[in-house]
This record gives sequence, C-alpha cells and structure tokens, in this order.
Amino acid sequence: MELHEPDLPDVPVTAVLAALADDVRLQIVRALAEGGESACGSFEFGVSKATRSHHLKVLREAGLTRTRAAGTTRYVRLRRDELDRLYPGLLNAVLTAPTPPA
Amino acid sequence: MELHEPDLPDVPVTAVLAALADDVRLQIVRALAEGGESACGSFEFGVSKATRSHHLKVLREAGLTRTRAAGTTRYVRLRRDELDRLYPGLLNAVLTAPTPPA
DNA sequence: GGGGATGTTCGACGATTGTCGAACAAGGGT
DNA sequence: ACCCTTGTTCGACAATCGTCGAACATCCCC
Repeated sequence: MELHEPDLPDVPVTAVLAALADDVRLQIVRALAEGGESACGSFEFGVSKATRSHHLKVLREAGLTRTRAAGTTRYVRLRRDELDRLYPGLLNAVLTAPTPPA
Repeated sequence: MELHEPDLPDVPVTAVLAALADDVRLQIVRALAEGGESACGSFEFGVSKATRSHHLKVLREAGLTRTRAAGTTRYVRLRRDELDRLYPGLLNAVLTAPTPPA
C-alpha cells in the first residue's frame, strides 16, 4: 500500500485546519508532540481501531504526520519542522492552547 | 436579536479551528485582518447572502468576530487582541499562510 | 503452519455542514 | 406611506464526516 504523504505546500491551509479541528485528532497530535514517534495502537482515546485508523489517515493526508511501517506495527510522527516552516506559530498555538474547558 | 458573542475561553479550540477551516470564512477573516471593521455586505465571495450570513454567524459564535449594528447595516471586526492573547501565533500563522496553491 | 497481534478497508448509519431561494424584519430615503 | 437596501431566518437538499462492527491483510512467534 502506498501511503499518501503530500508535500505540505500542496495542502490547502483549510485542510490542515480541518484536520486539527477534531477532538480525537487533536489529542493524537498532542500525544505526538509530547511523546514523539508512537505506534498507532498507543492512541487510546475511546474510539474503535477503525475510527482511530481513519483519523490517522486524515492527519497523514493533511500533511501533519508521517508514517513508518515496522513489521505489523506502524509508527507515526509529527511533521513538526515542516509545519513550523510553512505555518510558523500554528502548531505551537494549537498545542499550548488550553485544554477543553468543559 | 441577541448576538451570541461567547467569551473566548469558553470556546473549545476545535471550534475555533473548525471556524477557520472553510475557504469562504478564511477569506472573510483575511479581509477583516487587512481592512479592519467592515460591513457584512462587503464580503463578496461568490456565495449568496444567506450563506454569507451563515458564515458570519459561525465566525461570531466561534469567538472570532464581534458585530455591531448601525441602522440596517452590521459591522464586523476581528477579535484580534483576544485571540492573540489566548492563542498566540494562531491568527498570524493562518493569515500569513500561502494562499491556495490551486 | 497456525494463531495472535496490529492495522486497514468496506459498507452502513446518523449527524453535521455548506449551499440556496424565499420569506421575513428593520431602517433610511424621498 | 412607500419602496429599496441590508441582513437574518427558515426549510430543503446534497455532500461530507465521525463512528462502528466485520472482514481482510500482514507480520511475528511458537
């Protein structure tokens, strides 16, 4: 299977924002920012693995993450450098944002 | 009519991001950032006025804008200071982002 | 080779979203 | 008083989205 990992400049900003505009995905991104490269399965956020897989695909196709396969496990990491270069401040703003007030 | 203009801290980040994750709304935000307070009608982005009104409502309820009524006209402005305080870097990153590559 | 673990893909579903035209509301001229 | 301008609200509609279970694909290990 070929993993779509688009060049960041080819991704519309709105797609990046849309990818971040979901609670589960934001938790994933935060976990990645804090913990570095992680296995897909390490994201336990109360959704099925089908849903988790879906969210990881959205993140990947929005240019936010890269995925590396190792055996049956897949490791995901944030494309932080590229993101910071193209959208300086964005990631930091999102990551340091206060957690849900509810 | 009461205008919902929530306190920013009450708005989940995901709601802010979702509000920005639309082409029309992003154009509105950019126009506001560049031109300051503007009348609703000044946003000519190829959608009907019903749709425009809808987008402005989304922006307002996500805490991105404030609206002031003057006669039959309504003026909208960006809540830039508050946004910059709560999400430092976010707005700037979004505004300076390259325009659609397409 | 068989079984278990890790992920992805495939419908399916309900909910939300962006869009519109039409109807409505409210002000400002003349 | 009338009409025009400016906006909002109300369905309605198609499209997209988030979610799931089930089926499938890989790989590893015993």
